[in-house]
Amino acid sequence: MTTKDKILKAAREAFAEKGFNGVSVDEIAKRAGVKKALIYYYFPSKEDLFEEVWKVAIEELEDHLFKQVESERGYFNKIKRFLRAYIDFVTNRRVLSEVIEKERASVLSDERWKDLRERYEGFLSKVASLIAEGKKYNAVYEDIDPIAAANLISSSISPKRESILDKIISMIMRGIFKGS
Amino acid sequence: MTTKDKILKAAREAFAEKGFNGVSVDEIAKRAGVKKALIYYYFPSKEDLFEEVWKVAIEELEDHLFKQVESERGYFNKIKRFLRAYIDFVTNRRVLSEVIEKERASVLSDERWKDLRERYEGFLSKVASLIAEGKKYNAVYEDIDPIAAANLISSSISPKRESILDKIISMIMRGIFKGS
DNA sequence: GTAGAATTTTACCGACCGGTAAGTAAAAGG
DNA sequence: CCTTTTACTTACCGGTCGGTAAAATTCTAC
Repeated sequence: MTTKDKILKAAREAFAEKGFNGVSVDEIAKRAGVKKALIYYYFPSKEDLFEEVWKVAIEELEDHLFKQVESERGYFNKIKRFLRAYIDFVTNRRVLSEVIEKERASVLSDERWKDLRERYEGFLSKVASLIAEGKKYNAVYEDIDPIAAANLISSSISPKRESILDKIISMIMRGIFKGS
Repeated sequence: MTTKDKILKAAREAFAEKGFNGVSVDEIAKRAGVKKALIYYYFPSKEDLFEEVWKVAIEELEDHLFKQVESERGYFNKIKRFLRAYIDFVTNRRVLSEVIEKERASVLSDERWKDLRERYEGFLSKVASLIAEGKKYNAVYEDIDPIAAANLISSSISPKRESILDKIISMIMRGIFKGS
């Protein structure tokens, strides 16, 4: 693992645990086993470091969800695969999920994270497209707003015990998709 | 308004905007128009100040939701009133809602906020009881786990545009309650 | 092997952090 | 009044914050 990757890994873990403002650059350095100044050799600022962490998190989430959906045939199978992959992500990629969960509210409201908010909203609109697709197949209730549905999904699927996530998914399914 | 209340109000607003770690005691003091040391006259520490803010937030949310439910007759009316009141709270008591949204993840995971986590879980279990009640009246799907439903509701109803909240509510209703 | 580039460390900066001690001002009670 | 209590201010503390300059080390290529 390169030094840069060691720093990114330590930063992910620290931000996941304590949030952006709860962690100091020096703590990240210590977790990574490097000196603080070295972090500034690879990243111009703490904010830039966080931005990179966030971008990777959203990218990996997006890839994880949609790569699996592509290979599936039939809209219902796609949806089931999608939601199953979402649970899989928040349980098996816990660190990244916790970063997203802990900083989502700030990213969405603080003007300082404009870029990151746009990335997150880009992800949301891709989820919304998947829901909208279901209307063609008459699989989604007519009165569903795809963007609202995307919001519901992404705000309610967050790191928790897997047993409870399953139950949440089935409620969401019944709320959005016909014949669930 | 007493000095203590001015401090609490400023703290609420600051924590709502920037989160616990994003705000300094001095900033709260300036927002309240008092000197920093005066905050330590009323509150032993920044943590205690935040705890008071959180406790008030949860109390007011709980009161707002359940006071209205009591006066309603018929389970379905109760539920509708409950969810309507929830939307009302996050739109009209925005500051408190934002405090909850921004710090929920930390409160639930950081051992430092053990007391606050218990309060939040107490609130959740009251919501769960309301859902569980619906099973008696055959208004809730048999396979619903009340605690999971409470989690779904409280994590998806957060400060956003009201138009989208309405749509989220109707998806949640259909996911939990028969004949919605 | 040595020049030069890339990487890492040391040592430091001013600003700000949460918190406190000691004092002043205002209010309350007799 | 004068004393005691309550409310508030001033001035400060040691520590940590994000960030930087410059030196030291390691790597690369001739």
